[in-house]
Amino acid sequence: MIISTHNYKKQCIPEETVLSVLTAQSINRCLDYIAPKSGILEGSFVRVPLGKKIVVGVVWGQATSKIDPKKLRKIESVIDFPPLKGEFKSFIIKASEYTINSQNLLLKSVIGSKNLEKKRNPAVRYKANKNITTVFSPVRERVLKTLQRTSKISGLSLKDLCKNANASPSVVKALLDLGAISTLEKDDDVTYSLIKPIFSDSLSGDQFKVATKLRQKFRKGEYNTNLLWGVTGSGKTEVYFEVIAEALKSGRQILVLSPEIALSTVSLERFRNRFKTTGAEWHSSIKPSERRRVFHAVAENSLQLVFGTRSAVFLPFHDLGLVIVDEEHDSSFKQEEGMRYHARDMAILRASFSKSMVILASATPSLETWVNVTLGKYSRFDLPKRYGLASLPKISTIDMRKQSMPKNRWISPNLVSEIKKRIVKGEQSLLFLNRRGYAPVTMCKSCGIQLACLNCDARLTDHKSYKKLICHQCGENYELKKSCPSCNVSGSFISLGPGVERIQEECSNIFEGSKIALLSSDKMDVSVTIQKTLQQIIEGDVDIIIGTQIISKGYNFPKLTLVGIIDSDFSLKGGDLRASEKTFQLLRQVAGRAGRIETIGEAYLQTYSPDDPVIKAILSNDDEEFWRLEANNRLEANAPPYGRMISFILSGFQLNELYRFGKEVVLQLRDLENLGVKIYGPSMAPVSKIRGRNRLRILVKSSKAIPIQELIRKKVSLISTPRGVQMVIDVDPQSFY
DNA sequence: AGCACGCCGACT
DNA sequence: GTCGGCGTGCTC
Repeated sequence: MIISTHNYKKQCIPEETVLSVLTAQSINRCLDYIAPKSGILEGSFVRVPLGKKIVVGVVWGQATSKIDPKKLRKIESVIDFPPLKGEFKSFIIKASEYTINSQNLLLKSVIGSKNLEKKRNPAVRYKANKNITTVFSPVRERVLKTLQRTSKISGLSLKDLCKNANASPSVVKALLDLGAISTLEKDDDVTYSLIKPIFSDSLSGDQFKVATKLRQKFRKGEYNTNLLWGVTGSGKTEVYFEVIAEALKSGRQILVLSPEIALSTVSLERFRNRFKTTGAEWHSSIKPSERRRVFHAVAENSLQLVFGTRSAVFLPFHDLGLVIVDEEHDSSFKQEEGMRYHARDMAILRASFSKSMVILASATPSLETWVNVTLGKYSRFDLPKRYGLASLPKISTIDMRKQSMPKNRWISPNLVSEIKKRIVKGEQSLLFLNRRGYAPVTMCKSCGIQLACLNCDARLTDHKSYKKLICHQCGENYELKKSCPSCNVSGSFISLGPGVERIQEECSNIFEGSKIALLSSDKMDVSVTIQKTLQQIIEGDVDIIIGTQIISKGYNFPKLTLVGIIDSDFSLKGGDLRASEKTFQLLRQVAGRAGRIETIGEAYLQTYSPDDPVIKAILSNDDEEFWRLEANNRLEANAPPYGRMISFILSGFQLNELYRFGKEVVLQLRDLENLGVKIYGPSMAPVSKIRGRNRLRILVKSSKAIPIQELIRKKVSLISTPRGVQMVIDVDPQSFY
């Protein structure tokens, strides 16, 4: 499909005019250039001279500055790519205003490094020429025979030809020079196969009702955001698949955002089963050539659906009709490095400009979304019953104060006896602990020091599986020495506290002969290993599953009937404003794993504070009550989502210089206090050092009634950051690193 | 972000 | 005298 150019004349900017170009460089503004003689469309991707380099940019509009036209340079060339639509330009402008990232930086994340590169990637193919009469050497004959045997149209690549004919490339080269064979260039850009709108005929009553309403709403072709709320196993996916089918029918494009690659593959598999074909994927491990193909295909409207992680919100869809944000509450939608943005919020913003429907799917929505529903900004659709199952797992607490625990044991006797029952019955148990490695702290019992990273403000986690001490902040790994680096005493190290590896060790001691699987989100683990372990679990080849956060990501284990939360108090303490929300979501998600199919599962929460409201809300199954309570707390504290928070992270090597600069920034911001804005800091960031760089934080709290982003942007433009100092502004910070 | 310009200290 | 350290500021 090719973009219609019927209004080319109307939009076409006449030659020799001066226009404004947004480059993907770190210059926080547009630059003016002279249009080429052939004319140009607004939104066109162009190459322009900048200094002594040629850089990529987008025609943003008419010239803005009043520079002497004689000094202006000409647009070097127009890139063969559909011009960026006006709605996308509006999206970038609004996203820039909201996130306080420059438009240039946003454009940079749109075009990536090589996405705009020439569309076709011509591959050289070889074929035999006709009427060859000469007799060649045996090797040369083999090459010719091989080519004559294969398809006359497509030819063979050099690699395949050499392999099949058992010849070296030099033989092929010689035949080519003799004119016995010839080459042809073949387009490697295979078009995506058409996805047919297949509707399901096996929906439950609730599923059908919700799906029908959403489909009707979609047909209006308007922007709206909808929360699809369904407990684990209620069949949310099947419902939004119906809306996807509706969107396919309409011919508009679809974007499905998933929090993780692993989940994306699971969804992809389900999608394939349902629609008999698949859309494209977009995430960090997609290869550059495929990336380029997807990028071109979405803009040309020759690709109907993309499954992607957060960066996919920046794809230049030609006609985006539907955006699904699966597991909407998941914190990995928030980019916490470099350019900060929340993919869910960007998706909603994007949709509002392209008249698309947004579906936020979750069993445990974020408080932001819950509040937006109560404010009437989003509509809510509930899937109340578990599909094909009568009841939720039974959840109870284990009061750790009343358990007699031997030293270096973390699984309580009560939990142990429950696990034993499952092993006897051939069922699976899952133990959850959100701490990777063997032990979070390694201490020398002789001098008392705790081993810490040399670059960071973090203790080293002992990873027995790698025989290394790893810093979870920067990833640096260290050998575990025999003797203490501080006091030189040998063999004096003791491990404090549990990590999943230690729980695994404890399990193999207690449950002798049972099969134990460890699922850890360790960055050093290859996803292939995880896939293999998942397969073993599904096949029932595992008795006890031990896992970190990774297991709360929507896997379905049919034989699982027991979930034990090793430490349910982990984030109730500490200064994180979202601690109780996160704990609630996590426990709900994890507890939701148990007994997902036919057996009613049980979940046990090991806790030292069984009377905590969060724990009580989970036990009483009263989600609404929990959210009401939490929303009220936030309202009273004027905290997000009612108030606005913006954090500044300043980082640099020299601490005193950093402090001086931090104070300067605060001084600039100071008069915002007249508007009721509160400014905290500069103070050491919770993680005060990463990769040798010290980190300071300034926190700004404001009412949503004032345009705080605009005010801050103006202030920041007056500040110049010193050499070696980096300042990152994070609107709506999620974690407090 | 790059990259040039330019203003001070150490050298042929 | 000149080579080069890196601080400052511009790029249409």
